Amino acid sequence: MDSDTSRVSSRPSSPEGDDLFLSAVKKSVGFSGAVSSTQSDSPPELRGADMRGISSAEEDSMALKMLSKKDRKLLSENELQSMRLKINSRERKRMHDLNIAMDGLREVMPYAHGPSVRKLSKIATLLLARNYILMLSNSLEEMKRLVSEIYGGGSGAHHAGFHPSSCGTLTHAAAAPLPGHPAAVSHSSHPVHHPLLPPAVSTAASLSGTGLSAVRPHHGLLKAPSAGAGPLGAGFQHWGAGIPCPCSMCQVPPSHVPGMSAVSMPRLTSDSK
DNA sequence: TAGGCCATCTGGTCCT
DNA sequence: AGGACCAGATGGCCTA
Repeated sequence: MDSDTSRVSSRPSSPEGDDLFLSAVKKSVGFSGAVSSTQSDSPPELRGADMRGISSAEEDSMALKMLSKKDRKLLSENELQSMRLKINSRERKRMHDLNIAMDGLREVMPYAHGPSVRKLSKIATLLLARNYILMLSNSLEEMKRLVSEIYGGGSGAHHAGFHPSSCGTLTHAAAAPLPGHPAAVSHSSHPVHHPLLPPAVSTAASLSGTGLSAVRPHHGLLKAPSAGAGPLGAGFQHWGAGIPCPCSMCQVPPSHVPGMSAVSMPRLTSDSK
């Protein structure tokens, strides 16, 4: 479920109940643990301000400001508290659902899974998913193009060696690489590369300039990088054994699709705290 | 120990 | 009015 809990065992995977209970206990008993000690006895609305180093006198005035006269009349402290708990609970649930969706996304990513492999971070998951989609789109386009070349126009040449499911016969084994295909440029040796990050993106040069270098799986995304075959682990050695290579992965994204850059993902560059 | 990643709380905004 | 969504702040855990 919440895979984060596998890494951080102290965090309950479903804190709905426990955390609510703990929160209530903290408030009623006066919890003075890791959380700011004043949080326990301050109205929920004050905690944010308190955490930012505002005095108790200012807290009071701020609390009065924050609540309209109507609110102050209608809502008792307990009601405000329970409302806060309710809102917090909803927010937790929302974030948990988001994490579940993120885990679902990780599951379908062609990335090395397993206990010895560190889980992809959220940002890495999103970036890889994006490039995975681009790669699949490219594959589809290439497949369409090849099919049209073979069965459509041209000299009607019979392509006896065409096996749609086989990448090798499709392009790699071709005597002359298709124009524009990476094989025509530098694909002969088939270097281990990131199947999800287009070459233009996966290069250190293009990433480091955008502040995305930390996203590259090279950067310690694996618990045991040396254990895998290549910098990306076993799952990334050219799609692993037995998995045909969809050649389009070697291609750069279509020109109309903006590459990973500070422009396409502006917030990523400012992610660092 | 610093930095990365994350969960949680919180207040604000928008939508139904 | 209530809920969803978002972003900032904070603190905990983990790793290099």
